[in-house]
Amino acid sequence: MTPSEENYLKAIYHLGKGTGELVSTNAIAEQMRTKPSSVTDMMKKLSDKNLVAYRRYQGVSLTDSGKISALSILRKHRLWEVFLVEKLDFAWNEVHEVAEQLEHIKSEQLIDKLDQHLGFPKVDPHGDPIPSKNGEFKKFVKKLLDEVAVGTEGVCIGVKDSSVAFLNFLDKNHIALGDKIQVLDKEEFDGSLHLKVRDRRIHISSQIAGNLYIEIQ
Amino acid sequence: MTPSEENYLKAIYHLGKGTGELVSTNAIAEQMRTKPSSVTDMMKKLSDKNLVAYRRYQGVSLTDSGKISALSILRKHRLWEVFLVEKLDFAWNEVHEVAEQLEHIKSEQLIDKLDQHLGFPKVDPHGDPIPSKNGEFKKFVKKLLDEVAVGTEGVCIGVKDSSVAFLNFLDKNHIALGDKIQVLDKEEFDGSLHLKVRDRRIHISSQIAGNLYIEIQ
DNA sequence: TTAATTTTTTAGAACACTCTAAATATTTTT
DNA sequence: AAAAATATTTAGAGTGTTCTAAAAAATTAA
Repeated sequence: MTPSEENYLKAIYHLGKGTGELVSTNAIAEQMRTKPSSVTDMMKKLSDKNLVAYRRYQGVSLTDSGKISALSILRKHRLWEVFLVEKLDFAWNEVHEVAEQLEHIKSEQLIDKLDQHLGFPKVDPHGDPIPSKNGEFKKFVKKLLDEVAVGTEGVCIGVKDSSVAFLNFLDKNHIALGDKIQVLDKEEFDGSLHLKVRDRRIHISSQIAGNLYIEIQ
Repeated sequence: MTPSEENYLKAIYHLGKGTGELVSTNAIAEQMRTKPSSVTDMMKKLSDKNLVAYRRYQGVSLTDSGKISALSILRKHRLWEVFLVEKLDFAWNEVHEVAEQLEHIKSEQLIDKLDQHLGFPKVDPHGDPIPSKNGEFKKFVKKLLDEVAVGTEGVCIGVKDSSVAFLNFLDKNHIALGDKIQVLDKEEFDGSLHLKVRDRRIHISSQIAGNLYIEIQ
């Protein structure tokens, strides 16, 4: 499979939200910053290889084997992201571009050994789940803090737009990946939140709340 | 620069032994398992980019900027090899193919951070030197044990053909990368060698001696 | 030094991927 | 339901890399 084919599968997986719903040619073209006609060409190719179900003018969805391939690429991408952040000290917002390249390296042994080296992580630095070798992963509920009701408990699993300034803020307030967080109260006039982070109580603005993901349950 | 262009530069560097001597079209084709006509095409392209000096029917050599590029690729290849062996527990003989892919990843930051993560190694697992960021590296004398005179001292820096059986042998005899080795005596009738490895004396066959590299001085 | 052999290049085609422009199908509006 | 707008596909072309077959240059042998 070529890197280009892999990128198309990934795009279809994301646009179909992993549920296998039909994805339009234009949507794929936009996501991949390419032209609709190029998408059509590639869909024919992927259809010949039985990786997508394609009917002209109707859109495409991943076949079972297409979904397995997409999840395998996602697994590689996210494992490399963990590596870059945990072992090479990249910041959360710097890893995507490099991981886009690394995910196309072809070696099953490499990924298995990388997985082991990283201690079989379950989520990447953005809090997204890492599929297992056989394409399974926990479908947990991932929400931004400003989307949940008062009283909700969860674990900090990632950020949305990770600027350096924001990461510094988290550092200064001792909020880290894996911390248990509960929403204690919400100020109506500005949407700011009172949280319990592990044992401490802190107060964060709505902008901050709109950038922090927690996993519920 | 495309992966293909990078591979050609690497091949020319190796065939020219790093000294800039002229390399023939056929030699490149053989090394790269491609056809001479493909090589000619690529030489024109690389020549246009000022990476090689090319005169029809005469062969090619790397220009200064071609040499810088080649050394940069070599640096990446060898750093990745160190990573695979030291961090992911690959065997010496398993790393080449994967490193061939990894060396084409484009990110200066990645290589800098990898270098740091590995502790700025000077040689790869095969004992070959790793060029610095600016393309400099130690030109030490690297010889097989069966090529040196009795009395020669050196440091174990690698193996030639690294089979699992051979690596096991080294393990069992406590011979490792970086060990100081001296050739004490040579048996004429079978070419076997008496060595001092660190403090111990051991006796190895000529087959073993023909597979172990030491760095002299 | 001419002839034979080898090496290298050119010409032309194939494959993968992408694009533009034009044609066709679908959806929305009236 | 016809017209207009939008979405999608087809046709044809361009780029990068590779190949085969034939031509040209260089080298070796007679």
